[in-house]
Amino acid sequence: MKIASWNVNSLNVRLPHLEQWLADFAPDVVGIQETKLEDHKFPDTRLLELGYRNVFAGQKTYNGVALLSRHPIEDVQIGIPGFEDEQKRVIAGTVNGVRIINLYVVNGQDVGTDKYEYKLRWLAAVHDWIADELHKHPQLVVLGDFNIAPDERDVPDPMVWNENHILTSTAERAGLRKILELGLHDGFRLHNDEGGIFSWWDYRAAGFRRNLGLRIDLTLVSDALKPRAQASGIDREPRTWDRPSDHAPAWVQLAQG
DNA sequence: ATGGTAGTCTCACTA
Repeated sequence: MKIASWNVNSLNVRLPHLEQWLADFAPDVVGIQETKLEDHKFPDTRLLELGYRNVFAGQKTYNGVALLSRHPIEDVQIGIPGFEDEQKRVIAGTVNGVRIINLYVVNGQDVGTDKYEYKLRWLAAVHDWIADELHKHPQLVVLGDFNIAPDERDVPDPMVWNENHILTSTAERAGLRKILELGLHDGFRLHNDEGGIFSWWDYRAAGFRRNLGLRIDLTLVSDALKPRAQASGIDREPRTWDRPSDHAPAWVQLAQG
């Protein structure tokens, strides 16, 4: 089962790319972030025509998440239970017995801002919820745009992307580490050791051409699923297309359970 | 330290 995460940065603009990529890559499940679409504008019938069941939680202009699947999606959850949040950043469902949590983690703007404080509170809340989910569903994948680069291999220059910088700060990485310590593994790092493999490149300053990016889109697999994780990677191809998203899809493949 | 680009019921905000 191929499971992927892709921040499309407006599904309205990127639907042709998504359609092309679904045809090329044939994922079983995709977690989408930054749809930027209200629910009544979500292209649900078009995606069904392409063979993808879908569930979604959106809003105007910002945020918005969805799950697409070739197989039935059960027990759908929108948002973090008990955490009041107007921003649509979380959707979860169960596919073929695997619980899949799709996250659009808060960006945080800059260290020390209100948005940064919101990011840290949000990470603490999602941590506590994932702990509960892991007890109910040992076979768990947590994927999404984490807006955190796990370590120095995941940035072009650790002197710039340091412990005081947004997306790499000590508190953000500690928040991610606490989530991993619940019993999750960075799927990409199960099969790839090298640095300089990124999933996001800033539109500005020719980031993609110069490979000045970050690896912030992650697919985490639980202890119970780790033996089934047989391959993983980042598909740079859609980032080369005309008018691309600034993110590329990150994926992990599970052997039949 | 700044600025660069892209998306959105924009002339500002988020990323």
